Amino acid sequence: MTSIHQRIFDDIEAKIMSGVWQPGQRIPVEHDLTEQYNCSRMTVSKALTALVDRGMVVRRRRAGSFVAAPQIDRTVMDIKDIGTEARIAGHAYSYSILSRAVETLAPAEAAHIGVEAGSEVLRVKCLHLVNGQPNAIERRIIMLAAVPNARTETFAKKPPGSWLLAEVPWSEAKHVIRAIPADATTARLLEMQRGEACLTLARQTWQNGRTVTYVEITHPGDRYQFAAVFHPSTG
Amino acid sequence: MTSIHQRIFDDIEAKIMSGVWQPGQRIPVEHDLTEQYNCSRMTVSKALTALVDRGMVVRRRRAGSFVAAPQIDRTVMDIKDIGTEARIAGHAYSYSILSRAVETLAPAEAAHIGVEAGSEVLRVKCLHLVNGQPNAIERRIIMLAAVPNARTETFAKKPPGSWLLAEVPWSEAKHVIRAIPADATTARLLEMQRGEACLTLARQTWQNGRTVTYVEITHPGDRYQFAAVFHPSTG
DNA sequence: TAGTGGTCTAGACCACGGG
DNA sequence: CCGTGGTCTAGACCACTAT
Repeated sequence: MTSIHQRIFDDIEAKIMSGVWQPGQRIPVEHDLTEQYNCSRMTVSKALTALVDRGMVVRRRRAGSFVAAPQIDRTVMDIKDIGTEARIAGHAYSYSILSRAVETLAPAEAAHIGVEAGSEVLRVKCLHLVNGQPNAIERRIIMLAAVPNARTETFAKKPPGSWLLAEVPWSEAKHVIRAIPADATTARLLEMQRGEACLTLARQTWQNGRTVTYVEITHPGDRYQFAAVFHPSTG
Repeated sequence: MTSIHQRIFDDIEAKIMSGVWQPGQRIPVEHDLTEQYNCSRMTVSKALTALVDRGMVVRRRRAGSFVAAPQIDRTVMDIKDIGTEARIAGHAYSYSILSRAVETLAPAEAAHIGVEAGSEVLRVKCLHLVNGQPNAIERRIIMLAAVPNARTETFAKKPPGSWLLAEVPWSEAKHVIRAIPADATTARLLEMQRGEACLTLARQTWQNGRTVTYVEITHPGDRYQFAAVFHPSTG
């Protein structure tokens, strides 16, 4: 049994995420939603408030409520990679695909990212370079059930990250940041010494509760940092 | 004019952040809060729900509501230290002050954090332990012009991070995360080998454009990670 | 000025789970 | 069992602002 406010939330989220409701489009006023769901205004309000908290909806008195989510996100993260951003501006960025294969997911890895073992995935490994210098190794898994178009995508022109952003809307992402020593392969690819510190970002992205992609991006620790600006939470 | 649910939220948040209410401690039941604030249960519920969303409170049917936030400095951030959160639950957390001194800031350091050279600061160095194992080194600068009360604070009972949270409201914070090799001092204090990977969080906090504090927290790379959940940004 | 969201009430019934 | 939170109602008044 799911609650009414949850159903309203889910319905509206789905409409926004699927693109049926475009950014800037007006959402039915609270009174209409109370009739549509046969519930009180407080219940509608609770769902809309949650959508505002997620940044998917904007509400304005006298004007109404509107879809706030941008369609293509400039950066999938609130944490921005300012190091690379700065370097890419006016400098040479390039990348190359190291490997690309359709696989079925082994149990251990499936458990790690919380999907069914044996799921069909596309596994991609890339090297990113800035000014000719290795900047990051990208190891990515794309769930083919969630992104069938990936099966025939070569990523010859567009990196998997950018391609996915345009292909699949996402509703949630989790990031884990770690400092780890470079293993032999990583050290060779990133032109560093084995055991040196690497900064690794692991990101898992969901769409409506279904995993879309899991990626680990490993940077040389001495050439990289993450930065983020926060403001106090409002309540 | 601030709303009732906002006042309740603020009051409870302050009690938790200041350490007056310790993690695991029970919060007054909703009925008591309705009497205390002379409002309806829905209003109390709204405030508590917001606190749950922020991860500061846990609610359990029949049992009550409890303070969920761990005491360590990870507060103030949307980035949560899940590694430490897990360990702190039911385990021993402690810290010790390694040094504490009032200084005038050298030009290089002043420039780095964007304040006037020669500013009077309190410099504090702490070691944080979880289960008796070193978990983090905290190197902190507190601007005495912004926080005069810090001059006489010993931090004997409360770590500087928690103390500052209760003392000074903040309006903006910037975080930078890096992976760096452990130097000799860091390696000794954190019981790791020199050169091993450390995860370092640098945080600068402002109040109305004026720097309040700058802190670098260094963790052992193999015992620590940051995690964060994001939703699509609003553009 | 009128329509919209922001907030609040004083109840109610239910689900859960600790004692 | 029964206290607790989870949810919901059918109103109400107010604040804001587009028109």
